[in-house]
Amino acid sequence: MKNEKFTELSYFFKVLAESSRLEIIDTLLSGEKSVGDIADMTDNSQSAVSHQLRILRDARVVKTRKEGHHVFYSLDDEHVVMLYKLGKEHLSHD
Amino acid sequence: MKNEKFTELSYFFKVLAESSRLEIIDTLLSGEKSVGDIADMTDNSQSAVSHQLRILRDARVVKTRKEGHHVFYSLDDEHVVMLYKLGKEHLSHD
DNA sequence: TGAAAGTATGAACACATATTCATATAAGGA
DNA sequence: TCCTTATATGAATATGTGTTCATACTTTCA
Repeated sequence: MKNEKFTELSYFFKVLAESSRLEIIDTLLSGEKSVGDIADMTDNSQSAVSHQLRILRDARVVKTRKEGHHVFYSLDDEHVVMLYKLGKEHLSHD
Repeated sequence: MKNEKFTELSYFFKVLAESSRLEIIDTLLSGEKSVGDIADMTDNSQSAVSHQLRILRDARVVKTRKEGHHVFYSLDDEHVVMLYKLGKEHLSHD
């Protein structure tokens, strides 16, 4: 394939390029949450949230911590927070 | 609709989330180029490039300047450059 | 061990979009 | 004005992916 050089980066941006995932990221800005909490707070099904969390986790956007039969998700690093904020900046400065 | 709050931001990231458009952005890091130049340098058809440039322009990622029957495209602002570089950083760290 | 709660996952459907192909528009030169 | 070059665009096809639904897995507690 031709665009191999950009495939990885494009995949990473794709991960950020979905409302449902941005909503999850936004929710996690205030700290770690369980899957059920995220589903409730974003008014999405548990299944849909779990599918999206897997994608976010594979892209190292979020990380997990297990406790009992809960799994807590949190943002993995500062890059994501900066990207999220830079994206919003770009939109606001018309 | 529910995720309205994140629709705009997700759309902006979608614009960055395609190999062909990242390749165009990469090409423009070294300065403005005509549509034909971009098509040649990226080995894509004129039509495909033009379609992608329209999307990039609508998202204010690139801007245009006309001269004769050439149209020169260049990056619109620094946010995009920073997003592009932050994205690459995220991939390389670990 | 059995039941319940929390989470993960596979398949299928619905929808969005990138590229191609053909053609249209715009501008410069003969 | 006619032709050529450069760019834009509409329609159609092909491909990727988010959500739902049903179900499996995992851990805790009785």
